[in-house]
Amino acid sequence: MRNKIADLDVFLRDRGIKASFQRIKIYDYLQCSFTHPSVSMIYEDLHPQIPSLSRATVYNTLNLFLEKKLVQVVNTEGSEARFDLADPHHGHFTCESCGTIIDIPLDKAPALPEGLTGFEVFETQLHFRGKCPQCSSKN
Amino acid sequence: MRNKIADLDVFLRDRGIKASFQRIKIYDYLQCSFTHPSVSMIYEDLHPQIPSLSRATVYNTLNLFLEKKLVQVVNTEGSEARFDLADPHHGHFTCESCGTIIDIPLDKAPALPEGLTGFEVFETQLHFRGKCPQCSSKN
DNA sequence: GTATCTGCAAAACATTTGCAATTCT
DNA sequence: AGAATTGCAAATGTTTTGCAGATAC
Repeated sequence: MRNKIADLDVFLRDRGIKASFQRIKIYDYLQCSFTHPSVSMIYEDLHPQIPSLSRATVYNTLNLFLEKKLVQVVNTEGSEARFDLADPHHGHFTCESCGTIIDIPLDKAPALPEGLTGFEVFETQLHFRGKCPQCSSKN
Repeated sequence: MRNKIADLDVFLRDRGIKASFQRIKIYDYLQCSFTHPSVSMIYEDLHPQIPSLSRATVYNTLNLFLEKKLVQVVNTEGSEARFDLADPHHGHFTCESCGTIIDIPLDKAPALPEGLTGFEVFETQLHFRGKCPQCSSKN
């Protein structure tokens, strides 16, 4: 990686998104975090670095990314939406005890069953809920 | 079916839920509707029949059903949660154009990939997003 | 110079909670 | 009577919007 900022700039522009400083930082945050963050988590973490940042900008940016299919809403338990980069080759597991959201690698993206015709699929999501290994062994 | 109300009464009690009139009506509504309704849809439709019904009761009842794993949150697009009876043998398809949520029958419930150990899975959800056959053919 | 994006504050919604009244056993 | 459930109204929390100022092209 030569210059992360410049690369993200190109990446976003290629997808029809004007690459402002805030947008680059938010995309970069999603790429580097493994927590499937909520708007609040993103705002709280980025605000110290970018004191002028507002929550509205985080909301607007994520909505733009959603529209352009760069990100997905992963989980909505607990009333706050949680986000992740769009990628059909992994699913998610939400632990009901500790609330962690874990990436589940998939060999291949799940597909619609044979015989269903006429559907155009833009996005695929596989989600499990239960107890993660740590919480499961604690009982 | 002999007596739907009486049957639902037994069904709910078997699952540790005291079967009030409101709860039976809400469960029955979910069973009979194919729209994957939101709280508002349930409330608007049931309110004429049960004038005293309050939104809070619909929320409370759905939360109780969620806790007892009788229902699932299917979709959260547009900020309102949409509900369906829990059943791992079907997935969902949300049409981005018309907003309809369509049941997708599955031969078998999706499973965690081999090699992941220690997870307890209580709930599985497979979700597609795109254009349904009708909307797809209109462009 | 025009269009777009940001940040603030206010508005709009969705959901939860506290409490009194009601219902069920 | 005692326990649980309902309905209302108020509170909470999240997300969206309108608009003025700042930025980018």
